[in-house]
Amino acid sequence: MARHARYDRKTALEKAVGLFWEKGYHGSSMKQIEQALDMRPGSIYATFGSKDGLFSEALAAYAEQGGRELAVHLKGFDSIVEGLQDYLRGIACSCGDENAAPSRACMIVKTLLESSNTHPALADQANSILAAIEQSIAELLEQARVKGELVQSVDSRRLARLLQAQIMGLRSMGERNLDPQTMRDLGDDMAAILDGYRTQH
Amino acid sequence: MARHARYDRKTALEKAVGLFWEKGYHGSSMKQIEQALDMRPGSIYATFGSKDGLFSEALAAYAEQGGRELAVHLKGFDSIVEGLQDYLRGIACSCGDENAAPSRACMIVKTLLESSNTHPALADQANSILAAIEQSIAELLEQARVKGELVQSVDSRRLARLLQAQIMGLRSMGERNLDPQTMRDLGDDMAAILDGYRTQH
DNA sequence: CTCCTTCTTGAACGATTGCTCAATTACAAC
DNA sequence: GTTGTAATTGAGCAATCGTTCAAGAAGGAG
Repeated sequence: MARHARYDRKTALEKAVGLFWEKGYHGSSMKQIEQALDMRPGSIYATFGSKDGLFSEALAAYAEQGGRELAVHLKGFDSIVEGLQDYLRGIACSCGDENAAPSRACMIVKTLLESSNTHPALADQANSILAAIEQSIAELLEQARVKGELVQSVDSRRLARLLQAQIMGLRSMGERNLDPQTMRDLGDDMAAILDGYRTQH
Repeated sequence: MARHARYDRKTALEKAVGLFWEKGYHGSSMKQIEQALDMRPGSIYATFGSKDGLFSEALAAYAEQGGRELAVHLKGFDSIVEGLQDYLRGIACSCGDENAAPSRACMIVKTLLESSNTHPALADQANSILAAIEQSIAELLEQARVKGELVQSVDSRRLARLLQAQIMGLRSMGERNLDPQTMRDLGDDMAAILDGYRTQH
C-alpha cells in the first residue's frame, strides 16, 4: 500500500460539472479545469484519462443528478401529471433566479448543440441521455394514463417528446435573461399544455 | 481606381453562415473559415476585421434570412395563426430531412447557449435577435387577435414567448436524429397548442 | 507602357491548446 | 527508521489558435 488519493473523484466531478455546464466543452480550457478542480494536469489525466473522458463523466453525472431531482420532485405529488406540471414551473422559477446554477440552459442540450457536427462521440452520448430521459417521461405518462389521469387515447411516447421539447425550450429561454415573472408565466403556459391531455376539465 | 475585390461580401457571408451554423463559434477555426470562404487570412481580416466580426455579421445575416423565410411562409395564408401553425410543421419537416441545412438547430440558440458564459458580446447579440423575433411574433399574434382569430383575452407577448420556446425546443429536438414521422408528430402537437388560444373549436 | 492604388497572399508571430513524464512527495508495511 | 509503492507535481512538449504585415499581383488612369 501507499499514498492516499488527495482528491475525491466524486467531488472533483461535481466541480467539473459546474465548469462544463457553465462554459461548455470548447469554452473550458484545461487551465480552467485545473483551477476549478484544484488538480494538476498529471492528476487529472491519471484520474480521468483525457479532457474528453472528464467531460463525458461530468455529463453522465449531470444527467444522473437531473434524474434524481425529477424523481424527488415527483415524490411530493399524488398525481403524476400535476408533479410534471410543477416540475415545469420549478424549472421556470430556477431559470428566473440568476445564481441558482452555473447556467440556466440544460447541459445536455448545450452539449448536443455544441458537439452535433464537431464531436460525434459527445453528440452520441447526449443523444443517448436524451433518449433515456424521453423513455422515463414516457413511462411516467403511461402510468398516468393507466391511472386515468390522462385520456386513454394519449400516445405516451409522443407526449413525452412534446414535454421534453418544452423543457428544452424553457431552459433555453432561461438564458435570455427575461424577468422572473415572465419566466414563471412561460412555465405556467407550458404546464397548461398538459391540461389538454388530462381527463376532466 | 485599382484592383477589384475578388470576393463578394454577401456570398462570402453566406458561406460563413454555413460553417458557423454547422460547427458553432469555437468549433470553427480560422483555417476552416479560410477554406470555406476560399479566402486567405489577410483578405478575411481586411473585410471582416476579426473572427468575432465575421461571426457577428454571419449571425445577423442568418437572422435576417430567417425573418424573410417566416414572412414568405405567412404570405401563403389568409389566417395568421394557420400560417404560424404551418410554419411549425415546416420546421419539423425540415428537421427530419438530413441534408436540408448545415444543422437542424437554430444558429441563434446555438450561439446563445455556447456564448452565454464565455463571450458576452455574442450572447448580447443573440439575445437582441431573439427579442426582436419575439416582438415580430407578438405583433403577428396581436394582429390575429384583433382580426378575431384568437380569443380577445390573449396576451400576445406572452403567447409569442410560448411560441418562440416551441421553435427552440422543436429545432433542438431536430438534432436528436429522430425519424421524420416522429418529428412531424412533434410539429403537429406544437401547432395544436395554438388551437387552445383560437376562437371557435 | 508606367504609375498608383487597391486587393491578395502566405510565412510567421506570440499565445494558448490538450497533454506527457521524469522527478518528487507522502504514506503504509516492515 | 528504512523501504516500497502509489499519487502529485509542473516544466515543457508539439500542435494549433487567432492574427499581422511586408511583399507581390491586378487593373484603371495618365
